[in-house]
Amino acid sequence: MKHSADAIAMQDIATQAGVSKATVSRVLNNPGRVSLKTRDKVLAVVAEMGYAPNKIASSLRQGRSRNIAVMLPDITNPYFAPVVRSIEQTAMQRGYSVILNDTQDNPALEQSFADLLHSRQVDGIITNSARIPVSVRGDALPPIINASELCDNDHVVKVGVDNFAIGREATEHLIGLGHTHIAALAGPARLNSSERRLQGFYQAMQAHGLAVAEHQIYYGDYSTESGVAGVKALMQRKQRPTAIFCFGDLAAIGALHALRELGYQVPDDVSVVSVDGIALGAYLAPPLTTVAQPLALIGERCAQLLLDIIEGSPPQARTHLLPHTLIIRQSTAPR
Amino acid sequence: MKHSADAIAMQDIATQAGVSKATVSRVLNNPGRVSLKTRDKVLAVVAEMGYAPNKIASSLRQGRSRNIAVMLPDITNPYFAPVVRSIEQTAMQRGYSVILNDTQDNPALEQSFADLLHSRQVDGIITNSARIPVSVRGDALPPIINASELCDNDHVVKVGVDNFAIGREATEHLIGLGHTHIAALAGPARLNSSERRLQGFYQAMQAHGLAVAEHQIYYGDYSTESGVAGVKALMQRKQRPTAIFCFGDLAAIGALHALRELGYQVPDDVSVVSVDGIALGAYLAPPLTTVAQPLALIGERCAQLLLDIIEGSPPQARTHLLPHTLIIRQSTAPR
DNA sequence: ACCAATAATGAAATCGGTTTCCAAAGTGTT
DNA sequence: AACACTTTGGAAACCGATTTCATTATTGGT
Repeated sequence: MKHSADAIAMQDIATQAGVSKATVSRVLNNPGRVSLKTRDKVLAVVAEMGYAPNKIASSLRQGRSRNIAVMLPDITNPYFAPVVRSIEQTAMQRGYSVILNDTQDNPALEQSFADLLHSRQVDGIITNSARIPVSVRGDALPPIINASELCDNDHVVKVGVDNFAIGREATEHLIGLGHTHIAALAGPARLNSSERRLQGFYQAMQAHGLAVAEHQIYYGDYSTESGVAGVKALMQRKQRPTAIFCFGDLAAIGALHALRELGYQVPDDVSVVSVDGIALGAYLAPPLTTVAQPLALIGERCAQLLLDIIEGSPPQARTHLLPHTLIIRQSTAPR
Repeated sequence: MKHSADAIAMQDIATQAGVSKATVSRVLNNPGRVSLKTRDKVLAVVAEMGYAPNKIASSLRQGRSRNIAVMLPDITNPYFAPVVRSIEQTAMQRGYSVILNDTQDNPALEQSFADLLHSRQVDGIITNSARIPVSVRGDALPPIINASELCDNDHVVKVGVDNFAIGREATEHLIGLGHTHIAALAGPARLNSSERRLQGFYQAMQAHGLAVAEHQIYYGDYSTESGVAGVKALMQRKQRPTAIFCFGDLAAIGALHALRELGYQVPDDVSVVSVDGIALGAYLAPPLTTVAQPLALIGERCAQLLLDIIEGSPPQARTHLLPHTLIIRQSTAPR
């Protein structure tokens, strides 16, 4: 007697329907090549027995897993949630699943995750870190999309925003409001995103004849805690700023909190502008003025590009910059 | 001439090392059963050629994918980020990868994701929804952990918190502060978590001789927006509450925002207590008093239990309730 | 009604590992 | 030196699909 605990396989369907495995496979993947009569017969048996093809076997034969990996430094940052959701939606629509990896910004973890690619567990990777963890063999780069935090490898396809313009526009918003003492609560100096925003900041300041001294810059790490620490540092330096440009919404949340604790009113005493456009920004006290990134669009674009590469139609363009928007709410006010 | 574009396979290693595939496989998975000499030889070749076994092939033969799926209704809710991170960490430590699925609370998506299990793409599922999407065949339930939002299937292993106690303790905190007009900004009535918290709320109120009228309850959906809407509704009913018990931090953020807009001071005019303990709570204005759930612990426990089940050691206990903590910050004050 | 062209199907090879089964080699005991 | 027992390693089966190749059935044209 047969042990019914075993999952049913394609052969069982074939036997039951009186056809061969090959035909069952064709019915499922290439219905056009099978006569209507046998097709109906097979489909009936499939439905009746509740059969679903073993995707692992299919992957092995076809040489691709139909999985992609998403690497990010910290899933706890609200910035990533909409991006990931959008990646996952797009991937699912195109028949792929998403494997998630929070690397905690740890190079070792990033490397171990790249092994997923090497071991054929995923067909491609979307990484939100500037450390591209795969060695380039010759000129054949494996399918990788570099998002958010862009690396300087010219061969890698990148999706992101124009951080220089963002830095400039945020700063100009403050300058337009009459501020002249503006501090920057930056991200890690080694990160491209922070560096570019800082350059935009400098450029805007200089364009308006405003000097920038080193003590106006605080280098944090985009975290809420660093926002708190940054404000505490910046506000006790001589020449207190009347406006602070935070390089991320999470840091801005910390900044708002610290300013409140120190007894400053936002925006009356100090204006705060930031970058990212996380949903919560609208509900802060005061609602946050921020340069919003098109998070869902970034995720979708990443997924589309990656799947295009995987499926053999690499994009013409290397770098894809998506539009940002300054959202003016109540954390900034005229000086 | 051989096309070097093909990935190297185990046979290549075997040939190069002068042994058989079987031996290479043993070296990699069962080193004890191979002599030191050949082991070293094989490992040297593996390292030299940069070989990594094809995990798909391995999965096929072994009948398990070493992937697990995490289903959640909305990855955008900060509640889930620490849970997911913790699941992923634990899974990785035990050699599994995590496939993520944001179902947007859509039953169809939840079902299609359950197909991952059926098609052997994952070995188990952690679902944060009360809709268990797999039909129970006989008494052999597939590996599923039900977290956060608990279903009423007695056979499913569940990980969560004691929502009744949470509801009671949050309410008692308010009562202890002298409040008597307390409103509840609940979640969807159909959700077990909301229902239990509401029961706890009623129980605490009754225990202190406080009547609860229907107009003191607002049924939202745990979202920020519903927090806003809830406050607007509750505050214009006769007998305005002096305290609001929000059933989730996200809703509380909306509530805080709406109260501010309506001109109420928190906690002077209205106290707000909520549930979840997301990291941001500490940085709100005012910092949020909340009953914190052990998010990382929940994630870890889910993963451990699921992997235990998958690997053949199902837990004795069906339901795993983890400890919550009332964190008193500044959104609640004596009446 | 016959032949060529086309459609429909099946048998078997294949993807790349793991595992079973067996043979060969080594070890130890008396 | 003979025998039992343990290590070590290889050949081949196997996991469950897809795909190639060959064969058989249909169809259409004249």
